[in-house]
Parts: sequence; C-alpha cells; structure tokens
Amino acid sequence: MATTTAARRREIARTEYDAFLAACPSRQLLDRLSDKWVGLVLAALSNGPQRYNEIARTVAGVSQKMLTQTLRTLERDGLATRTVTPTVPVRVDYELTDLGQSLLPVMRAIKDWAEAHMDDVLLARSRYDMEKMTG
Amino acid sequence: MATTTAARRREIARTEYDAFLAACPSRQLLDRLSDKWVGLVLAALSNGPQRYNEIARTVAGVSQKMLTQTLRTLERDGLATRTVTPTVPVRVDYELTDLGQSLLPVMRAIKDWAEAHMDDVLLARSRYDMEKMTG
DNA sequence: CCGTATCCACAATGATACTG
DNA sequence: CAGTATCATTGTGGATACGG
Repeated sequence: MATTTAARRREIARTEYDAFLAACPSRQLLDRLSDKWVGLVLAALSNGPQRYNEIARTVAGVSQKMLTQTLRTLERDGLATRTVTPTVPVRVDYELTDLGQSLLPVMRAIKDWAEAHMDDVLLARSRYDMEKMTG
Repeated sequence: MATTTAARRREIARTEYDAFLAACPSRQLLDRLSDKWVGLVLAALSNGPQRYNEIARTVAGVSQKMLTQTLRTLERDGLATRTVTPTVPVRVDYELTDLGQSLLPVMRAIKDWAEAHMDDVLLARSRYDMEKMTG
C-alpha cells in the first residue's frame, strides 16, 4: 500500500499541475508564439493585409496544411481576420486585428534579446561542448 | 519530368528554409523559451540560487528526467550555473547567470501581454467556436 | 486559388527502475 | 540527493491526393 501511495501522489500532483498550466495565461501565450509558424506569419502580416498565396510565398518553407492551420488559429484567437471575396477563383485576404498588432512589440522584445545575446548563448554552448569532449 | 519539378523545387525550398530558420536568432530563442519547462524553471531561479529538489518542489509537475534535461540546457546555454558540493549526500545548486537574468524582462513582457489580453483571446475563441456550431 | 482529408515518420515527454 | 537508462505513448508536422 505504502509503495503505491508515492506514485499515486505524484500522479495527482501532475494532474493538478497540468490543470494549472492549462489555465496559465503566460503558458497559453507561449504555446501560441512558440508554434513553428505563428511568428513568421505574424511578421508577414505586420506589413498589412496579405492574400493566402502571398503569405505562402513570404514564408517559403511552410506546407499548405500548416499555413492554413496557423491562419485558422490566428483567426480563432482574434489575432487576425479572414476576408473571402467570392470571385472565381476565390480570393482570401488575411489582416492583423488590433489585438494581433499589439502582439508585435512582444515579438520585437524577443527578437531584440535574440539579436543582442544569442551569440553569447552560442559561445557558451560551444565552450560547454568543448569541455565535455576534452574531459 | 515537369511533374516532378514542382515537388523537387518545394523540397529544395524547404531545405533552404530549414537552414534559414536554424540560423535565425529569434527562432533559436523562441525554441528555448517555448520549452515546456524552461519558463517555469527560470521563474523558480529568479528568486536566487536553488537546490535541485527545491526547484523540483516549486515546479511541482515536472519529472526528474525533464527537470534535469531543462537544467542541463540552461547550463549549456550559459543561462544558469551548476555548482556541486561534494558532501554526502551530494548537494547541487543552480543559479541564474547575468545572461539568464537578462532574460527575465523578456519573460515579463510575455507575461504582461498574456495577463492583459488573454481574456480577449479566450473570448474571441469562444465566439469563433460558437459561430461554427450554430452554422 | 484556397483549402480539406488521410496517412505516416519522427521528436518530445513521461513512467519506471536503477546508480554513485 | 541528484541524477541516468530504458521503454511506451503521444503529439506535431510533412507528403500526398482530392474538393469547392
């Protein structure tokens, strides 16, 4: 009995913690921003409205599936709008909302830190790896 | 021949883009920050040096494996230091470096935006889902 | 042109058990 | 106390083919 208690308590702790994380605003935001394509699409849209294929060209490496998925989550979260013009063939424009615009300074804070300090990180990394090898 | 060319060009584009992303400082930073546990460990260490088990208690939901892995990457990237005191049993302290400290304002920018705007996002999300259901 | 649907490969995470 | 090693599971993204 006693042996199972520890495992059981860990399990409960994890469940509670998962709930806590799921409700944590910072984590929710980080989950969005850290998506492989969100940042790039945000950057593409920061220059004004864009058509689907324009974004696809700007974010050259993205697959159709992931671009659509990314744009859908942005729309769902109120960060971008999707406007369909029912011509033939159809035309779809995406544009940042005010909420989406307000995210740009945050992205820039990240970019600024990265450009200022990532070389330090890279240096630390190679030193660390070096020491590992030499013993 | 012509049919394979399109797929081939996409493949090349993806390879080049992957290389571009791998070299992009912002993406490298986002990859770190977005790690499930990095933000939480950073927050734990923001109050000063901590022992391994103290961090484990603060970040209640983390497994031993992930905590160790997270701390190792922070150390490797020069964001935290690891100090071993060879008593019996051994004592290990972790502490943020200046570089690690400089990351805290960035985390706070993220946290501030999240606390100010995530309810808007949640609202937009539920409206979007509602419209989906009602047709 | 702008997607959706399906399948598949691989990386990330956690549970568990063991060590100095 | 502070890890390491292994296995099982899940999630994420890409390729491909098809639809409005």
